[in-house]
Amino acid sequence: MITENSENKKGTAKRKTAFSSLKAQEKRARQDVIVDAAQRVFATKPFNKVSIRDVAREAGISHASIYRYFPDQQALFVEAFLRGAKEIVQVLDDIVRNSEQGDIEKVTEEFVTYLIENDQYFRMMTHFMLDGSLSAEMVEKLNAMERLLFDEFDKLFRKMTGEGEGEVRLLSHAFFAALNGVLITFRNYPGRNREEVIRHMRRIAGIIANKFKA
Amino acid sequence: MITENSENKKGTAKRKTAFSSLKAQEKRARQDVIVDAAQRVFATKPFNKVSIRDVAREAGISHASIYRYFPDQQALFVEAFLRGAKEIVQVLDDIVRNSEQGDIEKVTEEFVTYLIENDQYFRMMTHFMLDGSLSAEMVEKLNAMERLLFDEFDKLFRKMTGEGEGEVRLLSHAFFAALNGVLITFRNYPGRNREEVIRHMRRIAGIIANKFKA
DNA sequence: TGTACATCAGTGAACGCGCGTTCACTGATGTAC
DNA sequence: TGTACATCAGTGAACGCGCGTTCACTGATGTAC
Repeated sequence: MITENSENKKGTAKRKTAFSSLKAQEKRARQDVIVDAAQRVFATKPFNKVSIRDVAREAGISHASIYRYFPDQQALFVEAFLRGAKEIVQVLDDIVRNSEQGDIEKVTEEFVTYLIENDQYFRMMTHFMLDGSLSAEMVEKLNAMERLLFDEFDKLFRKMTGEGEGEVRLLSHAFFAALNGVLITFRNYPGRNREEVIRHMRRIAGIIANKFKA
Repeated sequence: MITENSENKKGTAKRKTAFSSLKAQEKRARQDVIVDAAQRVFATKPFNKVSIRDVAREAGISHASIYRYFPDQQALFVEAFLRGAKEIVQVLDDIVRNSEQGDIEKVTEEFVTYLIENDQYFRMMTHFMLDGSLSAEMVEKLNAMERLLFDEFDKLFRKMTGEGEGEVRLLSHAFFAALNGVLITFRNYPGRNREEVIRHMRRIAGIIANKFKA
């Protein structure tokens, strides 16, 4: 609904502004629909095999329509990645904040479970980590997200040890990298069904968490 | 050179056999040249962006010629991967065999250094680990190689602890996965040159190795 | 020895495909008067 | 109120590209006689 401004002198112009702002809002809402569709597609196939046509099909629109909302493919994919990244950081932040002091094994289990169950975010992250042909801008965005993740692990390790910051940072690097490795290494574990793979990943991650307790 | 068999009765036929065997040898040698070229290309760009035409250009032949030696692209790529995998396992075996008893930090440093300096092998491995659309046959080949790598880490941990096999195997899983994660996570570390990235990876891997000493 | 033939590595051109992106058009909605 | 016009989301068709793969041909080498 259009809410009119009572102080309005140039009524038409003001209404126009409210109107355009509503239209801009609708546009953003439609962008969201497209990014949502993209996330769903990313959950089903490797990042580099997802096409504009795939996303359009999932969103139920023509592939040409995507270009009404995003200038090119990279802009859409970066948007999807950033949204996923924000969610990962937010989830980890909640987990760490709610954790018992120093219960790294609990934090690890919850974080690993989240990344397994929200596979598309992890796929995106590893895709960007491995892609050597990223623009400097993308590398910086990726790194900014990593720094936020490291910050969360810093919080956890400080809760645990109270050690100096430098040492904690390196621990965060090592621990996050190790968890990453578990999720990548056992992803295609053959001869095991999904539940068994998940159980194995959790178990191995738990072993690593235990090592980092000392 | 053709070495004639003195017991030869049907001289022509025998010579023919020697001749075909030489030709088969040449064919294999040419296959090797192509796989070598492929390895070099894999060292320069992500696995999934390498084309038959890239390999042909690197080998100095027409892209159509590849098909005289390999039935299709997958056969060539799998061949390249298996060769790289064998080399990784062999190198790790040498390192573990020559290591002081239980010097996990030394083993880690040498192994990580090798994987950084022979980047293409690591790229191939992670590509196959992340690719969800592998044939069952390829998944099994990948897993067979992983098992050989785990075997090497088993040897190392047994040297260190003398513990029972089950426990050692899980340690191998955890440790290998963690090293993998380090190599992936810091690959595109921004604002740092190659030497700094390598130093950082070695340092983080060292921290993890240290955690696994206890 | 020379000559006709077989083999086969190597190739440039072409095929069919899926991709990212652009274009010209339609049709719905709102505006001006 | 009706009518001419503007805006713009949405679209199917098309473009140009690189890809894996195939095809028809060439030319070098060896064989048969």
